Amino acid sequence: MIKRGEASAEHPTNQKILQAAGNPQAPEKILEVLLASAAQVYIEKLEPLENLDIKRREAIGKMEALQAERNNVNKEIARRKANKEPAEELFAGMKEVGAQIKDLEKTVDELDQAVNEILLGIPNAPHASTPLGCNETANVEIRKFGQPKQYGFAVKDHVDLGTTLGILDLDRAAKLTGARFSVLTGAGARLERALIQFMLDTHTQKHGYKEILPPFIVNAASMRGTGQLPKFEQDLFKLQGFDYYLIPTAEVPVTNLYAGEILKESDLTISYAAYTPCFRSEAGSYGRDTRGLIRQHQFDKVELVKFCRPEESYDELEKLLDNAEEILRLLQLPYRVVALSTGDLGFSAAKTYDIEVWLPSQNCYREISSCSNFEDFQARRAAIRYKGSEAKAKTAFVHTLNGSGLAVGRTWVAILENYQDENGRVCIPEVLRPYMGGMTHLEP
RNA sequence: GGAAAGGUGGCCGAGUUGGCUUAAGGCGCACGCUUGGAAAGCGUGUGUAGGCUAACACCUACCGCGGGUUCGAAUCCCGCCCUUUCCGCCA
Repeated sequence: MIKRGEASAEHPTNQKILQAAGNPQAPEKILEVLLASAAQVYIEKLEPLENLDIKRREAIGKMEALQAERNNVNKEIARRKANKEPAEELFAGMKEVGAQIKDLEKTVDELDQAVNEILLGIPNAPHASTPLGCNETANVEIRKFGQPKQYGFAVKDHVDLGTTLGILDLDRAAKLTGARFSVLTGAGARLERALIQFMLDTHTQKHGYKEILPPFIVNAASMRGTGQLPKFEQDLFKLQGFDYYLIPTAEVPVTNLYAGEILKESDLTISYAAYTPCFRSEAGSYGRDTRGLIRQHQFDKVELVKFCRPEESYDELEKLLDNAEEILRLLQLPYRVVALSTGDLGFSAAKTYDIEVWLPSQNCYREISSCSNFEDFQARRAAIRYKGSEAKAKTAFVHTLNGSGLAVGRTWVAILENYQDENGRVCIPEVLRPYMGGMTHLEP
């Protein structure tokens, strides 16, 4: 555990960490930031946690001693009553004992809550293979697929292409609802549907996932289980008058499928592929990606979710990542894979790879999938465990993983932009044509 | 939305005049015996969480969830949730 005095790059232990990490970019600076935040976590969360836990154990010890006493007296009362002997003298002090137990129960309950509140606010610990860094600039590119095409003309973005083709209507979407919503029409709507079906078919038939269609609305307990609550309530749409939320990703209902359950070890690894719409308030992203379909309040996504044994989770992460990449390879869209650094990692993840697809109009790669291993972080919150069939088998937490396979809206964007020609026509990727009734091009 | 019935351990299923049930019995499962091998049979074991332990042991809590009555609640009272059936409404 990191103590206050150790939060500096000069500390010998930290020097070792630096060497091991092998990060060439101003290691002292990075370490300073990392250690400062680690020390802050320690002072604000872990130290109080320790004290609360000591108090909690004390209270539990006292409470259980009194409960044991009460049980013994009650047994004696029962025995005397059965033998028709008087027992009233034993009632005397027991009312007081009962009251004390009730008080201690309340104390324990309060301490439990205080401990939980702290625990729920502590992010997951990054895996050793996650690159060290303060932010996204420390992310590491793992590999690239395909070559961005050279276009001999001025490329259009998907908004221009879609509007001209008559398959995208953002103005009317704004009328219907507001900013960051869209209407797809004709071949545009069909392309969205084709992509969903193509992705689900590939993952279920080729990659062995089981298809699942969950609710698009979940309760607060489910949101806590996967880590969206309590910290990220402002990112969610909540239903007025209910303790219900619109899901921001299928990860929430699908991972919580087994909340509070103990799975058979022989059933692992369990792999699901789910299509759902996703709803995000995008609070705090005002002004970012305001044009087009890149950042919407509602978008379609096919999500991959796995439950597995702890020792297999990093192998499963690589497989899941490859399964997601396969969609882009089949669509022949150029992409790269990036390992997120500790500074860019989400709250719940121990390791995350982003897949970024090439967007000609922006002349850069943009995130189209995020594949993460949460280790037992979500499993602990949602109480998802497994157990072998042997008599003395121990129950343990599963590891959970998920990744987009893929974000459908952004895939739609990538196809329009990467497959456009000089005349504003869009060639439909070979693998999608069966889903598009044999159509080969989108044209005005 | 209205009415009725019900929610007990992996499953089935006892237990409702409160106290030898901190959960009978059965099925399933695991291990062992038996067998050439299997089945049957017999025996043993078989929940979760927490506390205390070096460990075994032991202790505490949990009979949908929460609260109440009581010396004591699976059992009585109140509220909520869920399931099933019927009615209404509805895609």
